Amino acid sequence: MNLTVAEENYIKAIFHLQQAEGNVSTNQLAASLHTKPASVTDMLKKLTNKNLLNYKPYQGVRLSKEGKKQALMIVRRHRLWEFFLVDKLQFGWDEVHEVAEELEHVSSKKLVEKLDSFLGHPKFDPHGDPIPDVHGNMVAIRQFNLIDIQPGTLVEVCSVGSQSAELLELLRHKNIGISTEMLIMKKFDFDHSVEIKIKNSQHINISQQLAQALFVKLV
Amino acid sequence: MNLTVAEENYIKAIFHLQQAEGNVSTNQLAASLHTKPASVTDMLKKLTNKNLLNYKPYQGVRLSKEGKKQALMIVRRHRLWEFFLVDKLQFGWDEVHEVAEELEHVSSKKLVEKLDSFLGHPKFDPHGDPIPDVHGNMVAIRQFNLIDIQPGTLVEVCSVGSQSAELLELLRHKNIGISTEMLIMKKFDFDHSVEIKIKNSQHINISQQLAQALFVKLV
DNA sequence: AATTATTTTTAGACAAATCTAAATAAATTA
DNA sequence: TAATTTATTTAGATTTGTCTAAAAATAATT
Ligand SMILES: [Mn+2]
Ligand SMILES: [Mn+2]
Ligand SMILES: [Mn+2]
Ligand SMILES: [Mn+2]
Repeated sequence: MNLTVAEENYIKAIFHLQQAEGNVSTNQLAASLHTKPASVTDMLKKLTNKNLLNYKPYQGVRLSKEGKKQALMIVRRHRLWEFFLVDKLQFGWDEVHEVAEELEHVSSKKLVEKLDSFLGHPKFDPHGDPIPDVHGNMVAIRQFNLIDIQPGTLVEVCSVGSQSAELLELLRHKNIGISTEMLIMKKFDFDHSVEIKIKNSQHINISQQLAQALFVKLV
Repeated sequence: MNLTVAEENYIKAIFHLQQAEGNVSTNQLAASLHTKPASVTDMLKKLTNKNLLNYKPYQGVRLSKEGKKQALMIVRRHRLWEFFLVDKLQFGWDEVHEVAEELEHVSSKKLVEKLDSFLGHPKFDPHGDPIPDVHGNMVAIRQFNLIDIQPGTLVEVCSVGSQSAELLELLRHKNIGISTEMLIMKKFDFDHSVEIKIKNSQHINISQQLAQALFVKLV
């Protein structure tokens, strides 16, 4: 089961997109891979023939058992290399992604396992994301309550503390959703409100109640 | 000037084949790259258009100035990764070539320079071959074929003539490696074999074929 | 329910890198 | 020199991964 670089990039993208919600749509994939929907359809057929995913035309797609196994190994390589770049080569945590995007496709089993040993079997990559082990197992994601984050930290929303319509209304109004990236600017002692800066947007203020309802991971 | 993996492999192969002198032939290249002469001709035209080499139909090929520069950077990456694999990941020197063959194509400038620093700017790879520096310069050592050394001379192995698993297996069996010191004892005219004495070890006999695959420097 | 808009798939084309088979040039031998 | 062998190039196909434009299916509106 040898995969090309393109196939691996598709598998990994599907893996990440299907994490939260059900089937992954063609358009979602096209956007995520910076390609066109027609190209995605072609590749989905090819990966289906390789039994890496379950695909029904117009119904979107999910990884098969084998596909998920492959995805976990790609993610493992990606995150191990990110750890290496930051921990050994003194890269900044914000400069490693593109390089790891290439290194992840060097798939020598021996290389990956020896690298893992050399690094001391790290459990998290520089962004706080868990690194799957040889068997594809990873520890639950490192998630923090936004209220506990220190100013200057860049975070990404990964879940909310309730599903209440009131909370979701407020989040929509403030343009905050799952995977929104934000920089924590300042915390005010008076009312425990938090000033944040959403990526490509303005500074806004978040109440104590709202901050307590948001769970984030380090980016 | 962004090169594909295939283009880089061609450039590197031409670089190594033209070392001796003279133009590199289409057939030589096809053999070296395990491809067909027709494919080589196609690629030579393409690389000529990119001004990486000077090619006249039927006359063979040489790298241009720019081509040589590119080649030296590919060789630099290859050898730095080989050093990394042996020195940091505990690979055997006979297991690194294939992996380095892939890693050499990850061409982030920043990655290569930081890796070089991390490794302590090594001057030689695990096979005794010199590693070009950032500017493409590499130390020149006066290197002789063991078959040409006169009896009574003390030498040190500094590189091997091929990376084949068969050669490396034989060397391991005879306990010969890079930087092994040996005294040349006697040369036999009958089969051109050579008797040597490895430092702190016994006298052993080396076949003509093996002697021709070993490069040494005077100690 | 009918119309409109969106999403997805199909059809056809293209560039990269390879191959086989045939044609041509160069080198060798007679 | 002429014939033969070897090396190289051309011609035409194939695979992979991509694209645009058009058709078909699904979803959203009126
Ligand atoms: Mn990638
Ligand atoms: Mn990461
Ligand atoms: Mn290579
Ligand atoms: Mn080497």
